[in-house]
Amino acid sequence: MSQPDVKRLARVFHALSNPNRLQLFLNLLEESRLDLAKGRVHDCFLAQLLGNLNVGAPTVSHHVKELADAGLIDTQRDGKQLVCSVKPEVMDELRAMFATTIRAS
Amino acid sequence: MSQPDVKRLARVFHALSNPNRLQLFLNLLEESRLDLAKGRVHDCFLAQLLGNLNVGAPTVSHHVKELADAGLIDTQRDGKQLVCSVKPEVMDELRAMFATTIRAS
DNA sequence: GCATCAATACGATAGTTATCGAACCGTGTC
DNA sequence: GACACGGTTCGATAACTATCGTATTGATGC
Repeated sequence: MSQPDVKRLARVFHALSNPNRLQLFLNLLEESRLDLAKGRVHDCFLAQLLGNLNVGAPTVSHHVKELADAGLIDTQRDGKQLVCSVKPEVMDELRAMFATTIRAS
Repeated sequence: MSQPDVKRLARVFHALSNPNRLQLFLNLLEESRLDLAKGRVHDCFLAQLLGNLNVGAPTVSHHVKELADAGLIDTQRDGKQLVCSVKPEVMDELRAMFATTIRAS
C-alpha cells in the first residue's frame, strides 16, 4: 500500500471515527439497503438520516461535508433538500482491506 | 446497530484514523499475511513494524496502546520485546459492515 | 552489580475537532 | 413580495490528540 493511499484511507477512517458521524453513515447505509431491496435508487434526504442523533443542524451539515470530503458519500441538491448516497467504490475498497481472514494455526 | 455498538465501532475507526497508526496496523496486517503464508503464527515484534514510520518510540508505544484499546490487536510480552497480533474477530466485524454491495440500478 | 536494550510513563505543547448560536442563502408557497 | 423551511457559513470555545524529550521500568547478558 503506497504512502498517499494510506493518508487517504486514514481520512476515510477519520470520517467514521466520530460516533454521530458514524451513526449518520450507518443510517444512510441502512436506508440504502432498504431502497435496494425495493429496487429503487439508493439515496435519501438528509432529514431522514437524523433519527436518533442529538445534534444541531450546523453540526450535521459539517458532518455530511466531512463524509463527502472523505469520499464516502455523494451529495446533490434536489430542490430544498439534500440527497445523499453511499459511494460503492469506497465500500469495495474497505471490504478488500478487511477481506483477508487471519486465523491462528 | 445498537448505540453502544456504534460508540465502540467509532473507537475502532478512530484508532485507524491517524496515518502513522494506520500504517502500523497495515504493516502488522502484511506481516500476518506473510506469516500465514509460511504456516506460522501471525504475530510480530514491534520493532519490525516501524519500517517507514518516522516517529519516536514513545509515540509508537502510544499508538500500539491505542490500537489495543480499540480491540484491533492483541499484545503480549516476550522477554524484552512486545509481540503484536491482529484480532480476527474485529476483522470479521468490519468486513461484515462493508459487505453489502450497493449498486445504482 | 552494571550496562544495554525494548518499551513505557510522564509532562508539555502545538494543532485539530465537535459542537454551539447566530446570521445567512436558496427554494418553494401563499 | 413575504414567509417558512432545509441547509450552510461564520466565529467562538472547550475538549482532545499527536508528538516530543526526558526519565523510568523490566529483562538480558557480561
